[in-house]
Amino acid sequence: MAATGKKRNQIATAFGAVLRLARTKVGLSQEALALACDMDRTYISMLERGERQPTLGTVFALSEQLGVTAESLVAQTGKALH
Amino acid sequence: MAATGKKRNQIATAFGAVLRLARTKVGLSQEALALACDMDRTYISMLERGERQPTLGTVFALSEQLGVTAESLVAQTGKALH
DNA sequence: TTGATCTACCGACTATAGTCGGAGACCATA
DNA sequence: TATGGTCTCCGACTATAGTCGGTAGATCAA
Repeated sequence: MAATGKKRNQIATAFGAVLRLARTKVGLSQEALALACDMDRTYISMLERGERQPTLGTVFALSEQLGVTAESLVAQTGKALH
Repeated sequence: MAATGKKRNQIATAFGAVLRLARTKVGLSQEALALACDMDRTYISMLERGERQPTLGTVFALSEQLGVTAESLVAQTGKALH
């Protein structure tokens, strides 16, 4: 297995928290963000609850609509890890 | 569809170039990097050729073995985009 | 109450990330 | 000639990202 189970969940939940913070900060609902990113509303919910791990393209798409850079989302996620 | 085809390929090929540069800079073969990251050798090849898009966990795993931060890989990828 | 908004959760999907074994090409050094 | 190292490409898989339609709980306001 590539990214082993445990660490993977850590990353997913860390990113979920970062995403939720960034989204609420900019005042978008999950559904509004999903619409803006051309994603499904349930998927945003899954991401924020750490049940899915985004691909790189998803991170870029989200960051664009949230008015932040992709690397800032990743940096915040990385900080939350250790 | 979430990340639509065209932009997706751009991101994948941009990341591939960044990955290859970072890997050769640190003097690892694709196979050695794959082994260190617990991934498949063919998958590293696919990533570098832009045929696959990594998940966030994969970016973190790769960056760790390459001795760089995940956000630096993402930042370089983002720069190569526009 | 009723209605609107937001979110969590649910199957059951479809698309793609990621694995695995092998084949072939190129380039060194011997 | 080879033998080793590196990489590309190939099916054919398995695991998971991401979609879709619906239900339900909570909150707030009319």
